Amino acid sequence: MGNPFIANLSHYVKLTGGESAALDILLGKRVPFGPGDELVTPGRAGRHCHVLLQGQAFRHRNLADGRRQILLFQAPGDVLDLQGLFLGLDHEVTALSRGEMAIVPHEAMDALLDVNGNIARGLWRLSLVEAAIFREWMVGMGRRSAHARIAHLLCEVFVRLRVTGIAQGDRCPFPVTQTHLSDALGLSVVHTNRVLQTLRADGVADVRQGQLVVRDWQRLKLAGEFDPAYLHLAAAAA
Amino acid sequence: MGNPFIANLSHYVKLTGGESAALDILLGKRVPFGPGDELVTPGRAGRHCHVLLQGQAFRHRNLADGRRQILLFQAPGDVLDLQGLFLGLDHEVTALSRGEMAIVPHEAMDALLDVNGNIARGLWRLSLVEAAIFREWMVGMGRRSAHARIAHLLCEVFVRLRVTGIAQGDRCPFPVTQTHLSDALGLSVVHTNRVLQTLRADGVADVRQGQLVVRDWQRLKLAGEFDPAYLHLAAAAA
DNA sequence: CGTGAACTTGAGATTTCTCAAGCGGGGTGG
DNA sequence: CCACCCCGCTTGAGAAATCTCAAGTTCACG
Repeated sequence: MGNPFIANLSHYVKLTGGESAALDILLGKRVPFGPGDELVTPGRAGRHCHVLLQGQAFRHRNLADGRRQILLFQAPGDVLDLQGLFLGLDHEVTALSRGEMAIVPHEAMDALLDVNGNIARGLWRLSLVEAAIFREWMVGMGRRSAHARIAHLLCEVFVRLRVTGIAQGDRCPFPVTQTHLSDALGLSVVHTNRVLQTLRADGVADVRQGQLVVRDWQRLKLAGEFDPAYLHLAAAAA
Repeated sequence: MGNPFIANLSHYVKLTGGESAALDILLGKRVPFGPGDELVTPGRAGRHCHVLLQGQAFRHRNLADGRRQILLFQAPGDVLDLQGLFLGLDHEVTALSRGEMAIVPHEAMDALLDVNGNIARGLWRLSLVEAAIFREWMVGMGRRSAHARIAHLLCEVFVRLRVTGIAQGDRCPFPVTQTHLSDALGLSVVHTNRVLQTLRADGVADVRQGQLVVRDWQRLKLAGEFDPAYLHLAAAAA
């Protein structure tokens, strides 16, 4: 198991040995972090991209009065702030677990993108997949019940973590509190708790002690109207 | 007033005269359309990008049982399916009004992007801004009341249409039904109707007969917690 | 005029929220 | 080593936002 970022990118574009090597060098500078650490903030972002290599994190926006919307859960291999390369960040990233990330200066990134259109396209695709996930969440928050929304999120998390090789059998680490889940889904903690209990009682899925256990994948998919197409995991084949 | 696509792209990257000319040629093939026309569908998308030049449209996903989620309202100058260049579409685009769009073969697009990194970056930025809008809608649907959500949407539409030069004074064409609005915001038509009435009665804003009238911009912004930063309209300056 | 789509209104039903309180486990200071 | 405390989980119950159903109205258009 090599560099998870390279593995991730490889889902969306074919990389040569030389390109992988270049990316490995690009991700040379690495720093460890712990749960709750703010990995990226609009202010402190500076001129760097951050690539998650180990552990989990989440992107979120905080509103003035304490409300929070979680926008995405991040898995190893994800770039946390690709947007920052071109636009300036409008949200932040916080760690869920211990882990490690690489810090890449924008100049180095830029230089590589300039000479290598293949990698540039891969990263562009990465940002398009991210947008596809946002759209799917919009559908959920706009048009799905709390029950379906939660089931859908659990499906997504499980599939994405399985792809990174983090899942083991029917379970994967998912170190979130019920508060995280409610802020991701636009629900209150109380209601999230109650829905999770029904999923648990029905033997469908169980989120507990930082771990997601999928007890009945078929029923979970059904409950969440989950169709993994939007994750575009087969795009590299195209 | 030249090509609205070039004007749009210019917000995000500086274009030379030669580049503008190349883009103008790229958008050579144009077709008219009428309200309700399906401009882009996953099936019929083929190997083309579609660029809106005149009129308005909306991106949406339809669920099995008739539920619909509108993902974005499109203004002249927008690329309707940039994603299709790299990933395959997972939603469709329908026209709101009469108008005109350009149809660009993927090969021509690809060829231009290969030789011109500046335009490639501009388009990449365009897709990042789109993602930023998605995130903002997520925040709205997850954490804002129906009242704030509607106000926020009206702010966004007004600002974006004003940038394209379509707005006139305090009003702009916005040919949507209340059903469109509810499907964009994740509300029922009845509730949308009632909230619109309060905005109207309070002299804040008025959506009627295909037109949005902003009667009190300050209060509308306030009601929607609207901060246009996420539209990144000043990015070209960077 | 006739018609259909869009808008509006009323009223009861649901979902989801808020407030409030109790429980439980892990971490820490004494 | 134990008691305490905090955070996260759970439960109960009333409140609020929003939905659904159903019917009436308006308006543009043929």
